[in-house]
Amino acid sequence: MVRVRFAPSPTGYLHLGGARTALFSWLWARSQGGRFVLRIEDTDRARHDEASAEAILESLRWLGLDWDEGPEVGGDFGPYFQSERRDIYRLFAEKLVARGVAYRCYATPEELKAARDAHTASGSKAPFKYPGLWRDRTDWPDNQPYAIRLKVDARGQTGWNDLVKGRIDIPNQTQQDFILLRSDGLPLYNFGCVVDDLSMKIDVVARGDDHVINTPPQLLIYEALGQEPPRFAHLPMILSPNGEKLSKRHAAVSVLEYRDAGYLPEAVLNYLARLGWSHGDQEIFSKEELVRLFSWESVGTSAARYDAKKFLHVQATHLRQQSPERLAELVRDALSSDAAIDTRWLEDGTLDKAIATAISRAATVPEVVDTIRYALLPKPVLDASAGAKFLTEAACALLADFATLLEGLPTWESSALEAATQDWLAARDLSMKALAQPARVALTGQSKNAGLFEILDVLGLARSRERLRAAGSALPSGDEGVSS
RNA sequence: GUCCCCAUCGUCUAGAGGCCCAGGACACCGGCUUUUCACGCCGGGUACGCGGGUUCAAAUCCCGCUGGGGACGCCA
Repeated sequence: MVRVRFAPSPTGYLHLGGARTALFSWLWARSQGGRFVLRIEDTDRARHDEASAEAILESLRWLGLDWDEGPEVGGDFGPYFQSERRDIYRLFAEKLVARGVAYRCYATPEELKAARDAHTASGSKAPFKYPGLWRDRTDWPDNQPYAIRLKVDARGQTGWNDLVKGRIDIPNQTQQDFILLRSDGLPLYNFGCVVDDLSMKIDVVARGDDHVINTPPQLLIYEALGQEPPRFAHLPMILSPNGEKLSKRHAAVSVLEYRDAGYLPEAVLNYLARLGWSHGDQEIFSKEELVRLFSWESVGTSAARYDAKKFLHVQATHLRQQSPERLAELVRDALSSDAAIDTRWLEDGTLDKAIATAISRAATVPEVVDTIRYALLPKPVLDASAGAKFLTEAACALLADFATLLEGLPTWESSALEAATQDWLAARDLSMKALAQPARVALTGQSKNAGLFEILDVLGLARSRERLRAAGSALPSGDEGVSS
């Protein structure tokens, strides 16, 4: 059974790049009927905190990337926090020392810094490498802290067949006797990673491109341990719109920000999947399709740039594909903290009708709320400039007459209502335009919204009449808080 | 500086030697629809970085160059 892991370090929120790595890993596990393992890499205590770990779990939960083993759910290969696995790392490291492929290094960070500085001062162009101070020594001092380093043979090269990039070989000359275990007993990234992947029986490791350089040292560790390495999949980076490393300056990078902005998790998944992965000309995918169609072969090799407009388009498309029930649920949730609305309109069908009219002009849930809110308030919030432009004295008089027409109609059925209105307009030699805009503003407070007859249908006769007549008397208003 | 990765429209990409004087999507520009704004529909422009090979044939294979990105920690 395939075992794939996602191993974030809790240094902050889960960003887009991490989310995509998690997604691809999850997709592979699910498509293979395998296990998706979540491990928290929190060995660098200085930079880590609980809140970050929780934010990452929350992000994954929201995205629907459920894990079979890891924090909260446990599993047979725990613990799933590196900070709780110190004994395991120590054990592996000492085993390597005993076997003679790794050694204790008593050099202090200060000594090493001095050596590094000297190297820099010498003007040498070669990168600094640990000079092998303790490589062959066994005169270990008592009670001194020591790090454990791997003995690396500088000859030859180390390589692997990457699942997305193909064959990669890196000369061992570029390696050095790197540290496995720090003097404080905590493992360095490469070592902790290998020990955990090994003891958690992971067989596919997917991670960002920036880890390509970590792979040779890890391979060397597997070799020293006498173990088979897993397969690696290095995903190209997600860059900012101008090609730099994606950061907060360029976009919302935390997935939770998209949740809060009213994006749908499936839309985030879809957009992320299409950044670097493709399936012919198809752009829109459900989560199930992604699982069915995903493969490493169709993951691209070059970096992709983040494009907010395309993301929004994908989001809008997914929003429009939601069932009326789900949509209503999402809108209700968004409305739950809105004290101004009259909850009676939530239950009598008004909400559902209103949502149906809003869906073509909204890309996110908050945008749906913006366009239908008029129908849930006792009276509309008037947009000042729309009011000034359309609610002229003449227009208000017309609206009052229109209200009278509506009151006299035998039916509230939209097509009949429209026919009657057309006749009424024709008799006065007026265009639809002359009525629609003032009416829209009177009814919704906004100059941009659904079609007039849709709005009338949403509001019903009583509320429509009231608003049309109020336009003449109470306006221009502003006491509700004028939005522009 | 050293090592590694990458290279098709503005952006995401399709393309695994002839189907490609390069297809789709977003964006952009026109138009239609029209009661505003959208949605929708129709149409348009724009790309294989450069130079060498290999081949009857190259966006596709090879080499070089250029350009971009990444990594060079007792960080992850």
